[in-house]
Amino acid sequence: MGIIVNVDVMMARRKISSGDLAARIGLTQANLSILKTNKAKAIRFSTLEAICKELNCQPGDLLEYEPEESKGDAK
Amino acid sequence: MGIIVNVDVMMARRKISSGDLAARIGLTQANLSILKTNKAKAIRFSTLEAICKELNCQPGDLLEYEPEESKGDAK
DNA sequence: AAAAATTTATCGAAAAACGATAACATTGTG
DNA sequence: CACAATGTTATCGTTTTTCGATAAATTTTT
Repeated sequence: MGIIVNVDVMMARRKISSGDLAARIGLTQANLSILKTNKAKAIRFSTLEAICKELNCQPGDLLEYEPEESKGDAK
Repeated sequence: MGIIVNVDVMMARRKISSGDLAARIGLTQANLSILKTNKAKAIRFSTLEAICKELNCQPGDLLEYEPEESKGDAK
């Protein structure tokens, strides 16, 4: 639920490793990891732009909105 | 160039005013304005989520990556 | 002109990104 | 097993930025 970060998905598609991407966009692996694993609570546009540029994709490929599941959701 | 915020576009599509949207997502009009007019340099996922929820759309509808135009760009 | 809506601009506080660094877990290779 | 490569998690500190509150200025509508 909430905003889902799909950077890991796009990285898999592009066959690029965390270390590689981190180096290319000038982020530490540690901080990229936080992003990848949905731990970040915000993102700077400069970072979003760098990732889009490097992965050749759009913000919509990296971020997704998942509406809250209704309470009485069946299994 | 860079990351473009299209919140104003989606608001137009949904026929909702700044004051209305601001009130619904719990943001001040002033801060929503900063977002709308591309003045923000980052965004909290909580805010992005609230907008997506209220406008019933995806982050990709609100954020766009515009690659830098090549230097020798013709008029 | 008047009213309403929007944008712009400060100020301050709270939150968060991000760098640097280190510890730890995984996985693969000889 | 030892070793290296990769990725995750966690702290600490600095810098940045959001966002609220507020008010002024601007634009739009009636």
